[in-house]
Formats: sequence, C-alpha cells, structure tokens
Amino acid sequence: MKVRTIAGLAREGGVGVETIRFYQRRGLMPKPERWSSSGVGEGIRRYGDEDVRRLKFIRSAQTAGFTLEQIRELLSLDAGEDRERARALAAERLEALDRTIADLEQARAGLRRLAGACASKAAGPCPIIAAFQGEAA
Amino acid sequence: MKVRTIAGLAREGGVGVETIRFYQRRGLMPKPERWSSSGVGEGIRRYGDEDVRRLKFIRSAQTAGFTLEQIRELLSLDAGEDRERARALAAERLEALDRTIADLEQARAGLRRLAGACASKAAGPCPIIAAFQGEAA
DNA sequence: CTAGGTTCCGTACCAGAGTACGGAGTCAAT
DNA sequence: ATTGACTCCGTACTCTGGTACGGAACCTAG
Repeated sequence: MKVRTIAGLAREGGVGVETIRFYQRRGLMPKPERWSSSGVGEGIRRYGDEDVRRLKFIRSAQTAGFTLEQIRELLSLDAGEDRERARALAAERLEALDRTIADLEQARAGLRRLAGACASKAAGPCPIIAAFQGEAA
Repeated sequence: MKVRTIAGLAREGGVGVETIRFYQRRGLMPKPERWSSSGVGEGIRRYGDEDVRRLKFIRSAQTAGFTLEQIRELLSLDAGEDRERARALAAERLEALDRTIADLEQARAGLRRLAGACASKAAGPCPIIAAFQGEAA
C-alpha cells in the first residue's frame, strides 16, 4: 500500500492539486489525518491506493455525465445497502446518456455535411448554416 | 416572409426571450432595426425567417459541442469565402466529437455494469466504485 | 385614452467546475 | 540551520451559458 502526498495523488489521478482540494471541500474526497513522521508538528496528509481508485471513479463518473453532487451521493452509497437508489441513479443517467449519444451522432452527421460542403473546390460562399439545416434538432 | 416579435422568435427557436437577447449581446444574433407601425416612437424589432434559421443553427452547433464564441465565428464565416477556416473548425470539432462519443460509449458500458451489479438481488454492499473500475479512463 | 401585456436596456445574479493567491506551516537535503 | 519545495487553508476570482430584475418605452384591445 503505497502512500502519496497530495501532489502524487494528483499526478496519478490526472488532475491538479487544487482540484483535489476542491473535491475535499465538496465532500467527494476525504481529508486523511495529518501525520507527522518526525513527530514534531501537525504533519501533512498522506493518501493511499483507495484514494486513487476513488479519484479515478470521480473522473469516470464525470465522463458519464453525473454532476459532482450526484457523484458525492454515489460515493456515499458505495458499499451501502441502498441498491434501489443506486440503480435508480444509474438507470436515469443511462437514459440521458443514450439520448446524448444519439444527439451527438446527429451532430456528427451535420458536421460531416458541413465539412463536405466547404471542402468542395467550387469557389464561392460556403453555406455553413444551410449545411446544418438537414433536420438537426 | 413571416415577421415575428422577439417572443415569437423565441417560441419558434425553442429558447427564452432572454436567451435571444443574450445572443444579441454576444454578436450571435443581429439586432434588427426597430420599426414602428404607427410611425410614432422608435418601435420594436421585428424578426424574419432568416433569424429563425440562424437561431436553429446556433442550437445545433451547440449540440455539436461548439462554444458560443466558435459559433459566432462560424456565423461570420457563413456565406464568406474562407472555406479553409470553416473546414478547419469543422474538422477539429469532428475529431473531438468522435473522441467524446467514444468516451461516452465507454461510460455507458461502465454504467451498465453498475446497474447490473446493483440489480442482482444478492443482499449486501453494492460496489459502485468497483463497477466502474473496469478500464474506464 | 387608458390598462395590460410586451419590448428594450442595462445591470446584476446564478450554477457548475474549477483555478489562483497569499501567508503560514512542514519536510528533505545540504 | 537554512534554503527551497511542497502542503494547508481560507478566500477570491475565472469561465461558460444563461436567468432575473426594474424601469421606461411601446403597442393593442376595450
């Protein structure tokens, strides 16, 4: 069980130090005890593998479109008994995610049309607005 | 060529009146001349079909992930001669869009795992964090 | 011609997700 | 023992994309 300082955790998690501190304030990441090796002052906080997993989970969940607040709830649910709630959150997000992916695929089609229209060597105006007008909601 | 007041434009574009005013300030939507029917005061602004198309384009481009600033540029490019620039913007966005869609599909897989894990009737903790740990970047 | 609903405008505020700053404390190496 | 890097902490600021507010002007119906 490797221990790290906040900068190490940040590096492994692919985020900035300030971001971790921000997550701590929001209750997404714990503030481990300060621990002084030399037994003198209050020491600094040390982070373990569990924290790395937690941090990576936050980033993944964010990609899935959860807000930090929802992620906070998911984390509090983790290892808890409320499967009902966890399932509900997942199902809801899954639906929204499907819609988003569909929208993005539509957008991609429009963008391809646009790129195609503006690629043709024919000089003259490049009808950007029109290119997207092919039923993009 | 139907004319509308700002509220009509908002309705047809599926946005709020304040949003249109916001786009005007940002240079995304034009501020048509005020035009008074009774010839008395300064009158109010009237919007045509072109404005509706423009507004719908903005919403589509937004779905495609362009920022308002980029959309402003696209609009200024529309019907212009700079195909090079238009194509570059489209190509860049297309790449980012492909990455985003791929990420989202990954996220969907993780989410399905999560939903599945928390659905099984087996009582006990629901390993939310672990469910996502299946190689989600 | 007056009442009410809209429009116009500037300015202010909001939420989400950070990012930056400044000063004090701590740690490791020289 | 001191220097330089890193940590801790609170507070403040940033950016994006809107929303809301309040007063004056305008327009339409009764």
